[in-house]
Amino acid sequence: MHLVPAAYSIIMAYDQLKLENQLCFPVYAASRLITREYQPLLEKLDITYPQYLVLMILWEEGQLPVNDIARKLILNTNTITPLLKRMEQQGLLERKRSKEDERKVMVQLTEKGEQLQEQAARIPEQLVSQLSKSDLKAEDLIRMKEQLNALIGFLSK
Amino acid sequence: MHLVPAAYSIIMAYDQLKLENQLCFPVYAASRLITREYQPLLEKLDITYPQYLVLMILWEEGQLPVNDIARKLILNTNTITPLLKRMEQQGLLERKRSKEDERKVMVQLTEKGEQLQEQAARIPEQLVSQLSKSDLKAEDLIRMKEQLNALIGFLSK
DNA sequence: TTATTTTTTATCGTGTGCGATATAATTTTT
DNA sequence: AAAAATTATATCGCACACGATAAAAAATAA
Repeated sequence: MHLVPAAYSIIMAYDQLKLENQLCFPVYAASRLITREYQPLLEKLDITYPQYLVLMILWEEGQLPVNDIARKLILNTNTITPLLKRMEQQGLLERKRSKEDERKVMVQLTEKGEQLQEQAARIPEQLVSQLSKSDLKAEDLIRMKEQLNALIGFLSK
Repeated sequence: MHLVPAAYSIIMAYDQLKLENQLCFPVYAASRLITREYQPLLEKLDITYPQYLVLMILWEEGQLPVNDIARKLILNTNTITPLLKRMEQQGLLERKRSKEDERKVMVQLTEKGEQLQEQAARIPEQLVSQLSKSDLKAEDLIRMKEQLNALIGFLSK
């Protein structure tokens, strides 16, 4: 005898097709809303959110091939390539083929790209201070971050 | 006397510019990975993830104006309009101007759109069964959903 | 050494996502 | 009722995001 009869199971299946019952939609919506929250801050630096992510990596790591940047952001290279080209146009970075391995294109910040770090330094805390106005507690957000990272670890292999 | 001297505060500010210290990147990355996880299941129905979200709303609510769909998905109408047009091209739904208020465009599923619900009914549980292979516990995911919804509530006004 | 496979990047096409703007219909104000 | 403001949708342009594919270089196998 089943604990979950077939008919009940089908009802449950249809019930899960309601938007409110899904985990995935909140992640999707939150992602867009967070990007939107960053935008006025990033606009002052004339960059977008994905470009800001690239900059964060380069500020931390220095010179890096395209592939490594894509892997760190869990993005495909066909997303990164035009993004990096736009950033090169803006004079934020340079792309050069590696001498050691000619398949690799090394990406390196220009002086202008380096200097943006100073202006960007206050962005994270501005976002944190925004969030502190909500009911969400810091420890909840930290736990959420860890769980999301666990989820990412599971889904990205 | 400050508990957090200025110099220390600046160091903290730069430290937060590391990718690993951010909450926002995990949300952004998880969103894309979840969409990627849906894709092979949705491909069989020949729809994308945002289109699936529209269908879920219409399955639940029936006829609805464009604006209400956009609001439920927290998307702008200029994103929804071409999306709905593509779905109309595929014969999943119909768009008709309302007689009562000619500004409104009512969206309604076709027979084909309605029938997709049956095929889609098993999608959520397939994703849940995928996730159950991870270390993440169901109660953690439920708490995460609630916290994300709280975050969305805060950011979407 | 030659052939095969893998790695790395780039190109192309489709589908979002959104700011800025336009247009028509409705509601509110005067 | 006429003017002004608001609402609902659409159009346009730009920037991702990714699957499919191509091309060149490097690593590996035969």
